[in-house]
Amino acid sequence: MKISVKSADRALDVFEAFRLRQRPLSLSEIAEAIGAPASSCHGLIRTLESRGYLYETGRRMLYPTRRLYDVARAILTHDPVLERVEPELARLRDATRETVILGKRHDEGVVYLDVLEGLHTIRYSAGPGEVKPLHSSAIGKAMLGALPEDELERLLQHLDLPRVTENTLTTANRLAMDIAAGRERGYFVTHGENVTDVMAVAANLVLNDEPYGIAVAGPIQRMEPMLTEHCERLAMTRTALTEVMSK
Amino acid sequence: MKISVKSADRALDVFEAFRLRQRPLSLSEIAEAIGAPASSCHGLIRTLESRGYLYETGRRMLYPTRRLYDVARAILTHDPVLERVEPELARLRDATRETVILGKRHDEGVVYLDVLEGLHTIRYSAGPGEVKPLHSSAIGKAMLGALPEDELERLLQHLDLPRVTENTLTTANRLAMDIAAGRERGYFVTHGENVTDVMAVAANLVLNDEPYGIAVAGPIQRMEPMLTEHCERLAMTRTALTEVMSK
DNA sequence: ACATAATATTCATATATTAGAAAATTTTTT
DNA sequence: AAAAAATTTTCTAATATATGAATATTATGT
Repeated sequence: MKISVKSADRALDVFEAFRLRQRPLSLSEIAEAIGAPASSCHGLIRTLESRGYLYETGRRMLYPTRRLYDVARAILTHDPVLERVEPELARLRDATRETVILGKRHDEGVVYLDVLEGLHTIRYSAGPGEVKPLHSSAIGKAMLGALPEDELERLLQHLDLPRVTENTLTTANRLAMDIAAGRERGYFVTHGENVTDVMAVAANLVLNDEPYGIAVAGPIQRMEPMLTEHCERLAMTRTALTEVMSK
Repeated sequence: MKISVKSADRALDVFEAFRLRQRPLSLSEIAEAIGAPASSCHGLIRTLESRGYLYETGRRMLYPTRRLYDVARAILTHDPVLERVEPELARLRDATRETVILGKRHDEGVVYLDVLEGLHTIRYSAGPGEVKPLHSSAIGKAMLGALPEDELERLLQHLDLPRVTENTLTTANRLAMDIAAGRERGYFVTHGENVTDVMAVAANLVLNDEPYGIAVAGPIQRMEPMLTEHCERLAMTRTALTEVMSK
């Protein structure tokens, strides 16, 4: 299963390379960064350059222009979901002081659509666009829990359950029971199953007839004693969001 | 001369399509927007989706995630030139109330690196990444004026001088004289030569040993009476920038 | 200023992607 | 509820891109 258009992938790789290095790069540095031969990188970069996405900051040094930012910002401000949801998520983040995440199922994973990082120095940190496993992340479980029983069963039959940490639930049975328990109490938990020391609670909700998940995530030792409070807050946010989006 | 990697180009086209439409699009709508067959668009979109750059907002409706924005913002805030230059440009914009542009030569054109739009309702409007002709834009002339005499001559010999508007200078001779005049007085002007009714004044400057151009642009009728003032401001900005960047 | 090293560019060909046609799916209409 | 329309997905021949080797250019060290 190899769905990927190489050049498209690489174009994104180029920009991600600049995000990481945070400085102008030469052709060979870019080639190295995206793991492509210099000759291949050459054509790609000329394409980006001639479209005004890259410019030369110095002798053979390249850096992205503001263009990508402008495009991205215009797109962001018209996101049909985020613009209305984000203020509520910010409230949840401020109340819990932990990282708050909006996610959505995509195939056999969860895509983070928005991440509002917590207010502590030690916090769960992630970025939008990151993909997490269905079976070991809190939002993943929430998405599974939102499925009709038959669909869930069918999915669990063929879903890979790779061990991610010591705590990962790696059998369909244990996962099924965990999800059942989650449905019962209305929220889903990962207890160091995806990242050691990270605990997260998630709930599912429906926005524009589409299923989403929201989560509060942080270090276990800080999350555990606050579990009840955080879950209450999570429930409040869900209510508020359902309210907001129905208008 | 066809330097372009199609898929890379199209990946950018996809994001630009979303900027334009400002709403979720279906596969066929995207295909239509970027001018590609649906089948080709399919693979491309799956690539973007599986990398977390697109998500489904509803039944077969796609929209970019926040990821592109995050990448672009991180890149922007580390631009070696912009972060120091932009405050000065903002000052120039506020003083002239007209659109202020930072540009740089690339091949036989000028790339806009930053555009701070003027404060009037009627104003010169453009975006970063846009490419303008060397011979008919103010910054283009400024870049030409910064070249050593022999290089300029060589370039003028084979440079195309297409007519863009009624006022465009289309002979190497007239252009050469115009540039000579610009060098003399220290600033370069386009008088409706690239966009009818738009006048711009530009100066060149050196940042990190690289040539750049800055311009003030607006409607002729508003620019013309203010020419001297704007040029003075432009000169002040250049001095300030040279100052800022040398630190 | 010369030689050496590093980097960028071009080129021919092996390889991967594109695009059209057809099938499968979903949505709309009757 | 059935048929028609629209849309998405799959498939493969035709085509465009990626690659390594060779070349050209620029930078570095002596």
